[in-house]
Amino acid sequence: MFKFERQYTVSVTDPRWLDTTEMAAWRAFLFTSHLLERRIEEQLKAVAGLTHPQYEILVVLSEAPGQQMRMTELARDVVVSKSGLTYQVNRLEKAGLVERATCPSDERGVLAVLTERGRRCLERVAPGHVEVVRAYLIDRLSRDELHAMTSAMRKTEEGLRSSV
Amino acid sequence: MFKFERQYTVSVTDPRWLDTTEMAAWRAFLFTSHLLERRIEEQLKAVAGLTHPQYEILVVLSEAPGQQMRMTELARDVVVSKSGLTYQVNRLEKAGLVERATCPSDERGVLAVLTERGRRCLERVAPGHVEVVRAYLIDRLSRDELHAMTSAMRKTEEGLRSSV
DNA sequence: CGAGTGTTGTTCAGATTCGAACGACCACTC
DNA sequence: GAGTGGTCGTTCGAATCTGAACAACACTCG
Repeated sequence: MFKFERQYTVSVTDPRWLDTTEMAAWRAFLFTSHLLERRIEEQLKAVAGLTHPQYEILVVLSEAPGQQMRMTELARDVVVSKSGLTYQVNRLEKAGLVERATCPSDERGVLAVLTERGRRCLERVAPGHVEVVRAYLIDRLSRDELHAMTSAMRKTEEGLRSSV
Repeated sequence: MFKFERQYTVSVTDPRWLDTTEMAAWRAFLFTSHLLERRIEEQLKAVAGLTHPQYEILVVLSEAPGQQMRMTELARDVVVSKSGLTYQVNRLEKAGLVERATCPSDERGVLAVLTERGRRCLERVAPGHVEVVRAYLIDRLSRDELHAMTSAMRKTEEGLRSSV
């Protein structure tokens, strides 16, 4: 709760507003991330009937050793609540793209496993998705911008990780 | 529909995968934007009972001439569907932070107007919100990174705007 | 003018999300 | 080896979001 106290005192004594540059950066980030999210969602829905979270689950699983991962870890990687992941894995299970397996080392644990069908689905869908990411973000950026953005995002990610 | 045709041909003939740098940039962007979104949502809910979209509506209205704006334009600026905006404006109206007014120039139109109470609510909440944006994003970035990010986001925004 | 076309905002049904509460299990201590 | 605090995944209720359908109005062009 430290951060809230700090915010409070700051807000009372000295609200450090964003200057023009900072505001522009924040607004651009916010606006673009939401807009891009919508576009991605739209494209995935159109070509595969998948939501973006569902697609991300498939991607993360496909990169995991054995194409499987514990629910909690998966939820962290996809940035979704535990209950949200349960819901989506249920969906994906019904679609036959993912299966559940009991975790050998932990009786409480559940492993989400990418099925063969899931792997093929991902293979089919990924190129089109990547193309969208390219068309609107990656291909528009210089190498310097790419590095700067990565560095910036990493720093933020670090702060958000450590404080949660 | 040009873009889908293009994606299709590309996906069949030559899926241009992301290299390590590009993938890192995209992953970092995706992960961080979702994580930051969650943090912001959490903070706004805690101190004001507002969702992030609701807060954004107040901000955009407060910056508009006469603290009022047409529904469609507002929906574009906040990046939310028309029906989503209707829902949120209803909520904000119940809370007394926003009012609806008939549009003088267009009988179909509806103006969302920030109330005095809405203005005070925003004044009260904004510093804490800005502090979160600072703490996790703005203050962690160098001036160069800030500019690079803004430039990158603007380019993407431009593409997304023009194609919709 | 008047038909045709497009826009505006709302309603509706359905899907998705979250947090809180829960039962089950793990790890550690005495 | 029972107790205790913590973790795991699910369930549940409530809130939110979207796209499609709709009615009302605006605009264009013959």
